[in-house]
Amino acid sequence: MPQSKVISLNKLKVACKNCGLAKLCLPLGLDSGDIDQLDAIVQRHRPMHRGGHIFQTGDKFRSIYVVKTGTVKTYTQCPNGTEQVVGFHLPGEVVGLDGIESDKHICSAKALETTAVCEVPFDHLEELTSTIPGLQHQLFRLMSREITKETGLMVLLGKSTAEERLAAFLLSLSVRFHNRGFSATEFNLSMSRQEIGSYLGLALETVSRLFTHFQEEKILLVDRKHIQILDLDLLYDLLSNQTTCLDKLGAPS
Amino acid sequence: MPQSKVISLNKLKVACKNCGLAKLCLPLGLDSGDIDQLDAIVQRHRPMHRGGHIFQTGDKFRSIYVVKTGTVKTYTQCPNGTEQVVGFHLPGEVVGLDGIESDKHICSAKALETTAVCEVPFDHLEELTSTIPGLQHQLFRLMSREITKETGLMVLLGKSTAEERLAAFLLSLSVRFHNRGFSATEFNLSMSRQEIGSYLGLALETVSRLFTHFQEEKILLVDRKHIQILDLDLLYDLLSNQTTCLDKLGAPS
DNA sequence: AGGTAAATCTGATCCAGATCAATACTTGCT
DNA sequence: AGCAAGTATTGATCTGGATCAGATTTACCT
Repeated sequence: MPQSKVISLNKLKVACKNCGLAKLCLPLGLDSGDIDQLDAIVQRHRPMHRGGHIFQTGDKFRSIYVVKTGTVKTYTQCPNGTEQVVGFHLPGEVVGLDGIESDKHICSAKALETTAVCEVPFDHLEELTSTIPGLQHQLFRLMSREITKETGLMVLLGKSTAEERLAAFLLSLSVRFHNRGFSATEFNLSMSRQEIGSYLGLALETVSRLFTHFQEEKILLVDRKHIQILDLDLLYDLLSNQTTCLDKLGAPS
Repeated sequence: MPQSKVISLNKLKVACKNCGLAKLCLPLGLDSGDIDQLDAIVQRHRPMHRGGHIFQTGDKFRSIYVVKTGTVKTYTQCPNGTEQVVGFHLPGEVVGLDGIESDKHICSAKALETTAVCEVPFDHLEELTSTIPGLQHQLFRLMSREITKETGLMVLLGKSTAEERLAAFLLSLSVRFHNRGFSATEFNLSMSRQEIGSYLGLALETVSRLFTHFQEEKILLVDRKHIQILDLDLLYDLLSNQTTCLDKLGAPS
């Protein structure tokens, strides 16, 4: 029974070398033969629905996951019940790298909309990286980017005002969408105000007010989850006395 | 002239296999022969004085550095002149991993006291990791820990009160000192109130007041930079309704 | 379609911690 | 030793954003 599913799924598979995200993902810089080897260990699953879990806190660490379509949020649960969002992950971005050290996942990863991921079993990946120097380097780069990204966010959370945080968040999304071939100025948010607030260390009411405020300032046009950036420069200006943390907020070059 | 220095320095060298930090550092899990190979690429420098830079923002990324003795702070400079501390690094901890992705350092690293570091040229390290699977894995683990650590700090900065932040900071230091064979309850801070505040997203006055407050509560005994934790349990209690982020704050197991 | 729960917006109030300010205390420099 | 500059403490005030509360809209379910 699972066998038949696998076969039908194979038709849905997009090989790494035909994947539009390859230049953002593990295959970056690899030659065709190496990509085939990587391709062979990647497990592609059927898309999961909104709310589905990729992994949960405490799960044994076996694989890392690359978002193929959709959006993933990573979060931790506080003892008092509230959740703390630690990241939003767009297509081409990797989740699960935090699990390597302790051999179990230290946060949960959940689909914010219909989402497909490529699962890369980590033990296989480690074997491959030993023989494919370019793959090893790319994995180091991805992990380094993760560190850089989080450092940028730390700086943002440590010092900045609510306005600066939301501006940085929107610009980060803008750049990341742009790098994926989407509009830099018009997109849909797949997360709630609550989740944005949690991620940015703000109350959801503050996020809501800021959207209204940005709209009054003619910086944005907000319709529910749909965002249109009317003036990118104004948004960048809001971050002008900020560390140049923008490029640290998740924009692959 | 530099040649003679190098020779005299050789006497000061501690080979990785004789280094007390080996179990926290890259050699963890390697056999004797592999450690020798690693040892051969490590560059050991004379200790640097307080204030000396290991690298600065924008420097080309060539090496990662392991703190051998002393303390290192990493920080970024904001356009308006203020600096933002992004980390404090004790012996056995690695700095510079953020530079891999963009091939240049995105923060600066400075000695907070007389400090010695082991420099590990990254291109050599990458070559070695290809042939020593255990070393590769350990490097992945170290990078993963870095990610975990920063995630924990993000959560702390996003949600917690000033009191919780300082408690988490002190406990993180306590655990890390303990893991290095020092007292878990009595140590010297090598950083200023200002720097602690910057790291925790607090004003230096707030940090100062909290030290006073903790002292009044009989949790701490503070004398300038010298800290004695009188009641570890009380300190842990302050974090009780916190994400279990403590183990994410830099405590190698 | 209609009903219920969830998400969002908006206003009013409050407070933790920033900022401003003044005074010690250290430490380094000549 | 003595001055200057950095560092820490403590107090007084102010404010950005949290929290509380309510109204409104939207999404989901059968």
